[in-house]
Amino acid sequence: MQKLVQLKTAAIEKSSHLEYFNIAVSVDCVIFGYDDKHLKVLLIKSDLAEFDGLYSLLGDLVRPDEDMEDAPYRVLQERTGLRDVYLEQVQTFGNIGRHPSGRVITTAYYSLVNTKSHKLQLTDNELHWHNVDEIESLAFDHKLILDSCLQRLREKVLEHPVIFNLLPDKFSLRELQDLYEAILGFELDRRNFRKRITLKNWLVDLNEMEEDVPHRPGKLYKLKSQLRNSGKAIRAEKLAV
Amino acid sequence: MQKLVQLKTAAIEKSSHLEYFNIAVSVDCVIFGYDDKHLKVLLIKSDLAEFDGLYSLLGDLVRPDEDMEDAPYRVLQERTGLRDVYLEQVQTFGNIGRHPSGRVITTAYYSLVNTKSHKLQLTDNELHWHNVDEIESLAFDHKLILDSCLQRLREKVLEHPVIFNLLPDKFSLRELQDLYEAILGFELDRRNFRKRITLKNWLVDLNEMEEDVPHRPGKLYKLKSQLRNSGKAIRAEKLAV
DNA sequence: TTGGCAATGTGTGCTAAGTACATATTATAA
DNA sequence: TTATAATATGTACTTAGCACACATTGCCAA
Repeated sequence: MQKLVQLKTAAIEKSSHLEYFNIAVSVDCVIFGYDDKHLKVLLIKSDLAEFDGLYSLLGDLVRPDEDMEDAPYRVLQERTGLRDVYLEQVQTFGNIGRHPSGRVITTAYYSLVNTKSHKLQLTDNELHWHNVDEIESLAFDHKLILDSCLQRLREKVLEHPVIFNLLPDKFSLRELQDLYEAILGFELDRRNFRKRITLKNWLVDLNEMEEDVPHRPGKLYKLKSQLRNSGKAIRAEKLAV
Repeated sequence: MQKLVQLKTAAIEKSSHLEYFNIAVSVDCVIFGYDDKHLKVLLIKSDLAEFDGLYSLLGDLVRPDEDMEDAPYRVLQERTGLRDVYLEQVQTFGNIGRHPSGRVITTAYYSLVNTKSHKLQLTDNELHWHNVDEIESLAFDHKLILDSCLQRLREKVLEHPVIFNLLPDKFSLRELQDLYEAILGFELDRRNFRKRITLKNWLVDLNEMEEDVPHRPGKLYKLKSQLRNSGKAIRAEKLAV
């Protein structure tokens, strides 16, 4: 970055950014949800002719007056109405030809949201939840981005209590295990799963039982309050209207 | 990224990138080396008045005609002459005020190089190796970038055979342990260390002994050849002159 | 009302890895 | 020749992971 001083000065002197500011910067959000025992991702129909019929992730250009980390929060708020979300930066993609309209580098974030949240207002009817395990191709390099975010989520979820952002406040161990299986893509032994979760000491027994289930109800748990919001939208207040 | 089409078109129509292409894109390299039982990082003296006397990482703007992943390889080759290096993308930093001369987002990579390599030609005499554990502040947000890369390296090194990029081809277990300790920042038990390394099955016993050491010589090992270059500069050939 | 079913809930033993720790061996140097 | 400082190796304990079996509870249909 030593060269930037001269470069920037030169650019300004010419009153043109053409030479040194010709790469656009965007963020793309892999918004994960969970429903019906499937890991979901929120996608929008691409409006580019090149990608006719394909879906793409939600993203936007980073604004000149916002920190890059704020951009994905803004995208989420604009598209879903959600403010209090878990977000994690994963990787930046910057191949020359990755966007057909020009040079765009993009930073990928994944987000975990509760699809049942009453706040969730999908502002665009081209916006839909898709089963992650059924997605074969996406517009741009978004399949690659999705895969890298899913891989990161799989690594994260084993050691950190982030998965609870996908669940309602109260849940049974069976629901939690179903969610782990949906994310990891394989089945877990129920007894060993319960032992591992107990060992992590993440949960509080609510002394309540499931209701309206067609079988023996299970106990309900919640995440320990001091573990909530771990890594979560500290920046939410920045978006206050 | 749906909006980009319109935005880009508008920008082009106005024959000006001022509005939408006003963020510069750079890469910064945390180049790690190892010498004298210390983890080192290659720094250059900042030439900005704001950061008088401070050092900074090596970086450069991403060129319009190069993939972003190629930029850190180019920086390394230009500055050190090295081509065959281990590089890993870590994180992208994009706060508004992070660069005093203007809006620049930067993607951080760390690199592992053998400081003893005969190829290493430091092209600039303001370029020096610094002990990582003695660095208290750097120009820009580079201390933050250094810390995040060091943390990533510490996580990586426990499970993946990347550390050998910092060592000569032949090394003793003591040298390897010293290096682990320099990276991790704490001491390891020699017997347990040897057991863990043996268990990983990364090494080949060369049936050679250390020479010119002022004590009983240890056996020499090398990394198994099929583990060499793991994650390493596949792109090296792209830089061929 | 009763018995089968399907799910919840718990325990045990094996294996592998991690950790704390002790002693023998070898080359150097005084 | 002997002291020293490093290499080299082994053992017991603890912990986590994994395979696996049985008892309990509530629903529902006969």
